[in-house]
Amino acid sequence: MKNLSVNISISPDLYSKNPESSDLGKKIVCRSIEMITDLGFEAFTFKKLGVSIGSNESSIYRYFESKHALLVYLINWYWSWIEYKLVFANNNLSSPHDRLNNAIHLFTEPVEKDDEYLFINEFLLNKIIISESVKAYYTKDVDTENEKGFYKTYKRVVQRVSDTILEINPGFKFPHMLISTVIEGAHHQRYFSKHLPALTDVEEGENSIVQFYTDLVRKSILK
Amino acid sequence: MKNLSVNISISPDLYSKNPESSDLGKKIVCRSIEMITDLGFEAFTFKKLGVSIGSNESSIYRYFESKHALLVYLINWYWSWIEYKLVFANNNLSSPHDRLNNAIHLFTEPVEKDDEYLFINEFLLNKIIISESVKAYYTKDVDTENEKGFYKTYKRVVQRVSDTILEINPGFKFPHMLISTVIEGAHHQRYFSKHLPALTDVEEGENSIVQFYTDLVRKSILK
DNA sequence: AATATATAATAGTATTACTATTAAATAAAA
DNA sequence: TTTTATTTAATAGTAATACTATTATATATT
Repeated sequence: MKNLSVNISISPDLYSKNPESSDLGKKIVCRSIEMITDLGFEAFTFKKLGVSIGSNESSIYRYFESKHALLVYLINWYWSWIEYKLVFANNNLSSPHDRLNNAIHLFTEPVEKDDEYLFINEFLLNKIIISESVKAYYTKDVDTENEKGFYKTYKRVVQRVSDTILEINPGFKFPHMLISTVIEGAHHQRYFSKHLPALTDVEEGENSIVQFYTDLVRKSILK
Repeated sequence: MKNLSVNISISPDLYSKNPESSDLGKKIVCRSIEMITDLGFEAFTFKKLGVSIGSNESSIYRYFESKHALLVYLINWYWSWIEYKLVFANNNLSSPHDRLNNAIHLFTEPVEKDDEYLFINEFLLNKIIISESVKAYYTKDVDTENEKGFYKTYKRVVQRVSDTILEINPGFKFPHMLISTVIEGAHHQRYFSKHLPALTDVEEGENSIVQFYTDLVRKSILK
């Protein structure tokens, strides 16, 4: 399962120059993932990234117009990857219960280290999604950016799973709300378990987050 | 119900000089709430605040060591206020179901404009909680700040309601997780309904957020 | 070989968050 | 009242940040 990057295609609206089109571009994406996990998004700068990859700050601006744009790119890459895994896992599954279950697991389970893609470390990327992704859409520019399609991959994933919920219970009134609650909630709980344990009930190594949200969804959509 | 500020007391760890101790301090808090709602937390600066209240940037640093510290102060004020309302509403209510229901309403209902406190606009403060509060604890310094008690008011409110859940179902394993999911979730859904409607099912003016989370909690804690 | 184009580096700018130092106002003590 | 102490505020900075205009270099095309 190596170099399947052909499956992940990112809309040209999300970069100035396609980072997959050059070695430098790939280095930018690859190293930025490592640096954002290490430093946090606030302390991460294009200057530091440039030094680290032996390139210049301004060269990075050829690929992304701002560090915010780079974060948005990473988030869309992540959701494309999740969508791919979701479609793959649910291929030929007729039972909507099974398909929903796969989705919940994908949203709530920790991401394992692997080398599916050459220049993207999904394990670290998942950490970024957990700790930094809210910063991408809690901005004053959210409306214009939403119009430009900055959040469409995430929205598409939510839509897919909402459809599955409606297959199970066509009368359920809040499928999108339930799914976005689960996704955002699972990220929060992972973060809380590490940094603000008083806000959660997770013990190290347990899979209570998966258990909690699986249960929550099952009970919520009961007719 | 005017000037009950005697009920809201903020830990001295959360400011350098108590803003309630002087006119300038009150102006700082009052105006910062207005400016953060208008500009967003990123574009808000002490410089701009200074100009707006006819004072100097450096004078504001006497009260708060950074704009981050000011945000943390506001968040703690908000949760003290919520806690006060919670205790007040649940006074002499013996039924844990009723008490839980009051809490869920307090967490999910929109905050109305009123003049309960002289220099704090709770309506705007609630907007800040919805749009900016995640920025306070998604920081690299979260662990040291947590030790300093920066998030204790929020944690105390979650603890209170978790206790109520355990009164209803002592075997329920995830009370903190459920409550923090509801609180964070409700904030997300309010924000989504305005800016990213594809992630929710809320129609303008409806109270579906209250309905959704009330239902969610009820079904979740069933024995 | 000449021209065009893609790519990267230099050297900047305005702004930001924050601070060290000085000045002025106020209160307390002699 | 005068002196001393203390609280409060303003001046004038700093280092760092996010970003850009311009120039240089490499590569490809004619």
